[in-house]
Amino acid sequence: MKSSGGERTGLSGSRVAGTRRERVEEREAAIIGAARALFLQQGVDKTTMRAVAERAGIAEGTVYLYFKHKKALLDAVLREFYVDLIEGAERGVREVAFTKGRLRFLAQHHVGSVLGEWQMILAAASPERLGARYKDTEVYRLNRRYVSVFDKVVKEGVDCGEIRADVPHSIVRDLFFGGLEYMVRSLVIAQKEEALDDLVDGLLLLVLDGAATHDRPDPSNEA
Amino acid sequence: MKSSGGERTGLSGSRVAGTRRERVEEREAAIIGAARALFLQQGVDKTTMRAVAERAGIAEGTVYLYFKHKKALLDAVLREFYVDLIEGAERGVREVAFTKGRLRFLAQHHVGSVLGEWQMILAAASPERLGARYKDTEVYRLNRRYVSVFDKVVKEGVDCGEIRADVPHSIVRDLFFGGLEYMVRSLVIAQKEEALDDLVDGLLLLVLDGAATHDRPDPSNEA
DNA sequence: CTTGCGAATGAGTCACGCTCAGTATATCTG
DNA sequence: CAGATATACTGAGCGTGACTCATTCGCAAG
Repeated sequence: MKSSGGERTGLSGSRVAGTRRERVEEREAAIIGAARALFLQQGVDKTTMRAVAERAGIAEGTVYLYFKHKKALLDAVLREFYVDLIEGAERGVREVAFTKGRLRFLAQHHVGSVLGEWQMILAAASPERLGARYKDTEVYRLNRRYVSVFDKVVKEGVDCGEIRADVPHSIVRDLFFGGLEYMVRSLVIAQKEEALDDLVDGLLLLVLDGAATHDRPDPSNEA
Repeated sequence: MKSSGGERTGLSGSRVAGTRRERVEEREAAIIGAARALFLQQGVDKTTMRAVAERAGIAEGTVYLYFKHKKALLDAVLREFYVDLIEGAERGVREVAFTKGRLRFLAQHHVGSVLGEWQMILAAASPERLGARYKDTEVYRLNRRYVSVFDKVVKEGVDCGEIRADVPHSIVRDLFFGGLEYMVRSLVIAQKEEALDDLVDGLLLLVLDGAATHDRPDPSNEA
C-alpha cells in the first residue's frame, strides 16, 4: 500500500528473490511481525523503533519507509489482530447451532484472544484513539466488523425467540464486551487466569437471566 | 471541586502565607490542580511537565520536589478523583432506600463522573498499571474502596431478597462497571452524550432482568 | 563499464522526562 | 541587625527515543 506505483508488467522483473512487490510485502510482514512480538512481550511504550528495526533485520530509517509513525505501525499490528479475531469469531458462529452456545463461544474466543494480547488491546483504547477522529480509522471499522458478528447472533436469537426483543442491542453489546473486558482485567490483576471458563459461564448466566430475583422455574425462595 | 476549572491554578498571592507546612500543601495542591486541568484538557501523554510547572507558577524542577515522576503526579490526580468519586457514591447510597434505586444512582454517578474525566480514567488503566505491582498501589486500594460501595449495595440487596444469591459478586461487579465503561465509550465516540439516562435505565433493566426470554410476570408473549 | 534511480541507511535533530550544581529565601543565633 | 546555617527553588543540561534526510547502495538498462 506504499509507493509501489511503478510496477513492472511481468517479463523482465522477477530475478533473484521474487518481484519488487514481493520483497516489499515480505519486508512489511517482517516489520509487523517484529513489532507484534515486541509489543506483546514488553508493551507498546517500552518497545523502541530501533528494537523493531533490529528484530526485523533492517535499519531504523527503513521502518519509516513502510510506516509513517509508531502509531501507524501499531495500527497495522492491530489490523492483523482484528483480522484473526474476526475470522475466528465468524468460523465459530458458523459451527455452533444455538444462540446460547454461540454466545458462549464468542465470549470464550474473545477472552482467550484478549488475554493473550491485552497489552496491545489496551494500547488500542488509549486516549487519543477516542477523539472525534476515531471513527475515520481502519481500526474502528474493524472493530465494527467484529462487533457485528455478535450483533448478528443476538439478532438471530431475537428472531428465534431466545432473546428478548425489548432491549436495545447496543446495551446488550456494551454489557457483554464491557463485562468481558473487566473480567479479563480482574483475571490479569488476580493472576488467576485459569478460572476463565467458570467466569464466562457466570457472565452468560447473568446476562441471559439477570441478577434480580423473580418467581421463575428456578427454586430458591418465594418473595 | 478544586479550582481546576479556571486558569492559572498557581499560588499568585501566597504572601506571608502561614506556616511552612501550609505553604507546602498549598503548592502541592497547585501542582495537582494544574496537572488535573491539563490532563483533562489535552490528555496525559500530551501534557508536558514543563506545562504543568508553568501553569502552577513554578519551575519545572520544583515539581520533582513534590512528585517523584510524572506517574506519581498522575497518581495524585487520580487519588483526588477517586476521593471525590467515593464520597459521592457513599452519600448517594446513604440517601436512597432500595437496591434498584441505589444501583441506578451508582450507575448515573459513575457515568457522570467518568464522562467528565475519561481521558484520565483510561490513562489509569494503561498497560503498566496492570502488572503484578498494581495491587501495591494506592490507586488500586482506592479502586477497591470505590467498588466496595457497590458490593455492599449488592450484598444488602441479596439479604433483602432483591438480588439473586446464586451469582458470584465479582461477576455482577464486572458486568456492571464494564458495561458502564463501554457505554461511556460508545457515548463519547458517537458524541451523543445526552442519551445517558436512557442508557443507564436500559443497562439496569438488563442486568437485573437478563436478556433471555422467560415466562415471567411481564406480559409480552407466552412461550 | 557507466549511468540513473529508487531503496536503504544511520548519524543527526528535537522534544520530553528527569537531575543537580548553583542560587535565593527563610530561620536561627548572638 | 549581621552573619551563619538550613531549606526551598531554579533552569541549564543529560539521556532517551521518535522521527528526518543527506548520503550510499544495488540493480538493471544503455
